[in-house]
Amino acid sequence: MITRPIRILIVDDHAMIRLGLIGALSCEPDMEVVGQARNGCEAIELHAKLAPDITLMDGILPDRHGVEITREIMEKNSTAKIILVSINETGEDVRRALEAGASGYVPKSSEQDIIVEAIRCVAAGTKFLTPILRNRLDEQNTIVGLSNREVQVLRLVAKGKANKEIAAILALSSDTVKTHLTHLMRKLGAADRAHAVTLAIEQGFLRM
Amino acid sequence: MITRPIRILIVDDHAMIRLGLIGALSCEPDMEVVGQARNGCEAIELHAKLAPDITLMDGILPDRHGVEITREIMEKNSTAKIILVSINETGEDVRRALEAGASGYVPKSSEQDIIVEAIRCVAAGTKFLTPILRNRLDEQNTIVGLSNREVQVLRLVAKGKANKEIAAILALSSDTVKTHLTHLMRKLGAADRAHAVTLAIEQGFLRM
DNA sequence: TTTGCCATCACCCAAATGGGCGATACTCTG
DNA sequence: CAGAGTATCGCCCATTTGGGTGATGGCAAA
Repeated sequence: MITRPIRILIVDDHAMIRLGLIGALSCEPDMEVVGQARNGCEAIELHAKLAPDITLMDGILPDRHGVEITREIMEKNSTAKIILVSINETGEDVRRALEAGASGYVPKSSEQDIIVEAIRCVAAGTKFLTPILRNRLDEQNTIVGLSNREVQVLRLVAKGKANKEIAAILALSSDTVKTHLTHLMRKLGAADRAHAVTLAIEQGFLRM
Repeated sequence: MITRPIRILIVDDHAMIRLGLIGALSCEPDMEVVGQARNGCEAIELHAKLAPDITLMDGILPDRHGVEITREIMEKNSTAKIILVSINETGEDVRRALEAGASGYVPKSSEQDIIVEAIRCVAAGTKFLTPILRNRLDEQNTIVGLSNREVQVLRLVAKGKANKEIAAILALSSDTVKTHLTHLMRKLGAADRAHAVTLAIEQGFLRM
């Protein structure tokens, strides 16, 4: 039985990672790397031109986030199959990726056989997450859950804005800002706004 | 004229990076990868056993930081030549690496020819930094300069400690803590303690 | 030696912060 | 429909924060 190889597009700005992925896949006779992109623009362009079966997408690209690129590609081509390969491994990151339409998520720390497994899974039509990420995602949905407004406020706090300034920027009363802050600090288990920033960065809420 | 190949040890916990580096070096006939380590322990052990000419060391390893491993290897063998290959690219990171005895520092985002160039340079006995890192290092020493005490205070601020608590922990008067905070915020250009945390994390003062 | 930086502490004071309690209104889900 | 979560605002109040100024002693470089 002859099967066509799985055609793969690699998106990553790090030359070393691209080489590593190519190396990892070169052992698999049924997989073929058909293209490489080093930023979001190239990724969108090449995806349209090559129509790969699978796209391996880095989480952080020079121009935009991998998740945004994923969303944009999925909007244009809802049958695309994209696997995020990212350094970030928090439940929040995974949630965002899946919400944007990714079919899989593997940490960059994975061994090559995990990548290969993920590609086979996704090519076959199944979503793929490593067990650890699956757990993080579950915790994510129950334990941590900042509302949009709370994240907005937190971002401004991280930039050193005072409550009054935040109120002005978001067109709110500063009492409301205080309420949001009280809530988000409680949710994060933070002692004060500085601690909230630390925890939020650790947990991946604040992308720079 | 026959020259012996440059014997290289690769230290990185990411399988993909190891593969990428091997791929990058496989094109160079005068370089030979003689070993791979995936954590600090293995690195120290393998370095002693193999005595490589060059060690490519990841900045972040599962057990300890690459910089610490570098320091430990250099203490045992002051002729070792270690090149840090790290995601972190701030002047502060580079400063720490060189201070620990590293002979070079290249960002993980480098193209393969940069790595190869770095290896040749260092093997020939010259220190190697990419021009951008060289600049960052220079700025580092002039512009940003938190004192030890200030960094200590900042670390505790990031953990959500109030001035009074910090004073207790460091055995100081809380007025002194306030003074340190005033100074470090001025140096960082921060509006308040939360902003200081953001800036410090961005600039690599706060390693987790 | 003078100058600068660090570390330490003190006092004053206005402004910001954080907690608690309560209230309204909207949306979504069971 | 009831309940939960979100978003909005208000008030009270103790505590914290941040800025300013000033002072001492140590240490290192110019």
